[in-house]
Amino acid sequence: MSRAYYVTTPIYYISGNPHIGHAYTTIVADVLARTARTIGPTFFLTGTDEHGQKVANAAAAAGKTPQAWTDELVPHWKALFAAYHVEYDDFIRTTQARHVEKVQRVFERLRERGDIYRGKYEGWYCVYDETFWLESKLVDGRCPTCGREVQWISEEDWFFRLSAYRDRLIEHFERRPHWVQPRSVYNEMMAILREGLEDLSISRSSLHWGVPIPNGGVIYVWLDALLNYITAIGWSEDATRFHTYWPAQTQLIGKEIARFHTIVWPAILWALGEAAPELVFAHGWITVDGQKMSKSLDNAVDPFMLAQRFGADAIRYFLLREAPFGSDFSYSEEKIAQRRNSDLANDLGNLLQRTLSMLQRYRDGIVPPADVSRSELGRRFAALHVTVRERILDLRFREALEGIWELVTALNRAIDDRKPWELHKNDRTSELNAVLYDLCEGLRRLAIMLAPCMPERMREMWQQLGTPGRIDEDWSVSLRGWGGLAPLTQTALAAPLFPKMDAVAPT
RNA sequence: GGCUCGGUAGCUCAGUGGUAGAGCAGGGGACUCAUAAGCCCUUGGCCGUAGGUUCAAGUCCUACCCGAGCCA
Repeated sequence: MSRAYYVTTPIYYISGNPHIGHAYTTIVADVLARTARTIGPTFFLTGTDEHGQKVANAAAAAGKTPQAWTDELVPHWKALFAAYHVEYDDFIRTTQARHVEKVQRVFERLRERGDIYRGKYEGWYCVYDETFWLESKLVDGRCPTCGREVQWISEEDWFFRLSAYRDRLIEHFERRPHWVQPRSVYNEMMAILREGLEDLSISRSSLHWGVPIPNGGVIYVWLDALLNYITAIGWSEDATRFHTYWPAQTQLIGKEIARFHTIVWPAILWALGEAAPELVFAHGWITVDGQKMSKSLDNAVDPFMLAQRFGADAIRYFLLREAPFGSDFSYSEEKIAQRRNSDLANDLGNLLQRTLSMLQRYRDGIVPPADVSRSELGRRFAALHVTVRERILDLRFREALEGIWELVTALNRAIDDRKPWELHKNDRTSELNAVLYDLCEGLRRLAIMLAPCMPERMREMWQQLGTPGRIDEDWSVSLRGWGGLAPLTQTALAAPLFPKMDAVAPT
């Protein structure tokens, strides 16, 4: 079996409700996966991170066992992804047996190889961030990142010889300057490597909610969590399957977890004799009107409400079109409404509407035959999908959509230039057929190319166009040459794809 | 304290040492198939500030200001 495209999101730490940032990462992964599936075998993994003291504490506060607590929360996350039309291939939970037993196996392998050793850990620990801190890092005796109280921990733990991998990591970074993106994150990780690495405590002897270690204690939640990327695809169990997918093509993360994913993670993989992922991409944060979302500010937006109000596909489009991938992005409902109206309602939705309306009026809604070899639009746009696909898989979503919009604009312009209403009035049949065909073929291609981004709305568009076959089949078949749309296809004009919305007042 | 990234049109952002760009918003026009949509034309810039290198700097160098972040 040939190598497949493997894309992952972080597994989401179950504490509290999901917000739009979680949806963002997962939507991006979904777009990559849907695009990759038009080429070949693809695997898209997401899931939840369910161990750790924070979860144990939250469960205790609710008077429940941790397992019962997480069992209740997981459906919220699945519902969020469903609401945004995300189609993952697998959803892993770190409490599942398939994960737990392999994490234990990892621990055994590391011990056999001498990559871990027993040592004493003394220091401060932030339960909220599940992170160890040096005394010097604390701010007024509190966690420097979340400002919460830290606990003094003194216990016998297992340590991973992370420091032993420093030279190899530096070499890896130098040889593959694009493996961590964006550049700013790469630079910061390099700075950490140059300063030197300390060994990493990978167990917690005083905690019970986690993957158990034979002689007591549990695996540190971060090691446990990272391993999901390989436990889900059959590491140590099905070598053929595992090597079909690993190393992953693209691992999406938020920038706050870059150190674990680009320094600790490759070292662990090497210790296991496996390869580092091809690309780790750290995207920025979604902020609300420039402010980071947080509970204390009470500005966390309910992502379910957003999907309901603007449409999940419009939110997907908005995020991909407007957010610079890799930088923070300040979003507002005003911007969403504006983008939805101008691009989706005015440009695209109206294009479908006016085309099908003329086709209905002049040709009973039936796609006429035409000589596609003479199509100006065909010459210009028949190979657009090649560029689009390249840009998407290169995570340049904005550029991909801008490229697609050149076709949208060209089709709208073609109507104004060629004036079908005049052609009809003057009985210029072949010219009228030619322009109507061009428009329908152009729309068909738009539906296909935009389907990874807006799967639900494009399926609706596909139906209105009356095209048989699958919208998501191999692009090299469905988009080969201008003229894939069969003449005599019966179209069905229906309600507007993206009804125009009232403007949202600036906040 | 050290380091990284960013600062370009009202907004969101491209920009490879060689004439400052796109989309949206704003202004004007012609049209009627359409969701008052689309199409054409157009206003709008101390490229954060000050120096430097260069025939030539948004781009390279130095310092500083502002914003975000990483590390100690």
